[in-house]
Amino acid sequence: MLDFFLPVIQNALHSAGVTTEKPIRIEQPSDKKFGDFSTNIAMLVAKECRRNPRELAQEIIPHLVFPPDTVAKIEVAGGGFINFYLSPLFIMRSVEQVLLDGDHYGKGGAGKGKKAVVEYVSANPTGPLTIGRGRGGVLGDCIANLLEAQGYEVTREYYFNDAGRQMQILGESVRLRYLECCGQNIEFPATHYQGEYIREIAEQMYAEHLATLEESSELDSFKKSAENIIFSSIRQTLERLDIRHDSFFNEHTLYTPDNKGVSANQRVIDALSSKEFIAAYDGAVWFLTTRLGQEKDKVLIKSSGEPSYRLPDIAYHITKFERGFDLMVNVFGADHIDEYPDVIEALKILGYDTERIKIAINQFVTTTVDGQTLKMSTRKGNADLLDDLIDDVGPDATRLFFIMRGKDSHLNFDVELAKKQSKENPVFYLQYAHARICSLLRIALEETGFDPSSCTETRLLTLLNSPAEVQLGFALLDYPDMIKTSLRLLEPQKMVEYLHSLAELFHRFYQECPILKAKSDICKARLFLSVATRQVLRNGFRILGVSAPESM
RNA sequence: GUGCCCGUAGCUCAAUGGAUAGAGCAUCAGCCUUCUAAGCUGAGGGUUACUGGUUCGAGUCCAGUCGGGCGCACCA
Repeated sequence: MLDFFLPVIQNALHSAGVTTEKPIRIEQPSDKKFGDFSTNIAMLVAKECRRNPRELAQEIIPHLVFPPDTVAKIEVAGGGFINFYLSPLFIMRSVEQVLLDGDHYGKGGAGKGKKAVVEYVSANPTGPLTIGRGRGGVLGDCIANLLEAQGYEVTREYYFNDAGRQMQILGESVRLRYLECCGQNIEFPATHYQGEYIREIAEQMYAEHLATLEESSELDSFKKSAENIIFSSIRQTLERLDIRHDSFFNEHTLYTPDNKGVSANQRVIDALSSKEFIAAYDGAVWFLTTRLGQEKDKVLIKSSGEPSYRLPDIAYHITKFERGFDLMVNVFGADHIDEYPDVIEALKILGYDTERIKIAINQFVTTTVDGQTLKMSTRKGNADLLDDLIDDVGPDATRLFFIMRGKDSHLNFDVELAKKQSKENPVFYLQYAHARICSLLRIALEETGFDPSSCTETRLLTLLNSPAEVQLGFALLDYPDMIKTSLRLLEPQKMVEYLHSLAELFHRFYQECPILKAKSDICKARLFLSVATRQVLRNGFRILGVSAPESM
């Protein structure tokens, strides 16, 4: 719809003799009485033209030439807004496009021919997924869906490390629990993984091997078993939320030498070194970020000889460039906020186009149980496990609740609310609208034989002109722009809000306009409007990863 | 101490620099002989934490103050 207005306004400014560098902005006024669309361009340019903005707006209006029967009224309001009112006929005629495009309605071509990678979850296999990871997982998955809707070829990637110190500790933790199973009395260190799942893995190993591993001091079998079991549990949890990655990138591959005997990590050191951003002192190898105005240099290779996480991180991002991605989205939690600036700086120094990298950081999650707020990070035991939350409220509520707040807001997950099978629960409000339409169409088929797939009289939509009908139709036309906005902001929350308002408009239409009891043509027209609404709800639900129940 | 995020109705949250700051929940008042009342209509509720600044115009941008969260390792 925005594409519809922009050229007309550009032409009008040109033929009215107004020249400006300022971008033309078209917005939807919050209040319908200010029109369906509005532009503030007259106010923006008034100053540089030394003109009264209202007068200028009046002069521009005669130059605004729209196709016939599209814009019903144009007027100047407020301090110089130009407000546009679409004709109901135009709106309802446009709704036909929803029916024609079906599952593809709303998709755009902005990413056509482009490759994108979305990196999300990326938890190391040291334990089951927590609720906090869940938020990032759903956010990343929705962003990937949005990219696909814009035509990008999307790779969903999970970056992990199964070699570092944390995995070492994991292996030891399992071994100690295993020794307990063998009957030894162990003092379990506080630095090790305390979770009950460690004990379960140890018990499983004991069941397989009995005490045969008791004398051996090697950790590998403990590490490997733990990794396998934990990784498969992570993937199972993600699958419950319909999150599936295409690619699991093991950090360790960045350590292994290529056929010239040089690892990806080493290539980063060499490249940065040739730019004079590397120095060795205090037994370590440093990235000279003080040269960029930072307070301290950052360690790339520890005095132990092992790389710190920063080095493979840089090398990893280089692989994304080498793999030809046009767009790289990283999703992670607020605790990793300091992780990316150094990586970006290093990539810039090495000449990579860092504009292609987008970062989506989500704030933390707290849960409210029985009206009491619990902070996840301080919580021990099971309550912060993502699996338990899914058990409790189901996958649809889990997904929707994670994205119904802006990613920059701390999320307060009200478990009681998410469980409620009632109107207080926003999940049900949305899904109910869909189920209600399905039910309506079932009855329509039975009673009148109306079948949207075979009925071709979509032109009848133009018979509809009551406010409830036109507003619903207008909202349906908004959907493609909503996808673009959500993607630009990396904020699926916008989609949730949009779908909520769409559901609300449908309920109002349903309430005010009798459908099956209307005379034949009107009845068909209203059924088509309902079908179009169901289509947009479905398409939107698919992007959010929420199911579209046919009955409730 | 310092970097990032946040502070908006009783609660949870919206508001690409725009017009009278909006939803949901909760509260109150209405609407089912009629296609799902898991719905709809209406009412009340605000010094947008505070103080300055920028401009035609600030919840939004800038500076400072206060409050909350997350980081600030040769952990990832």
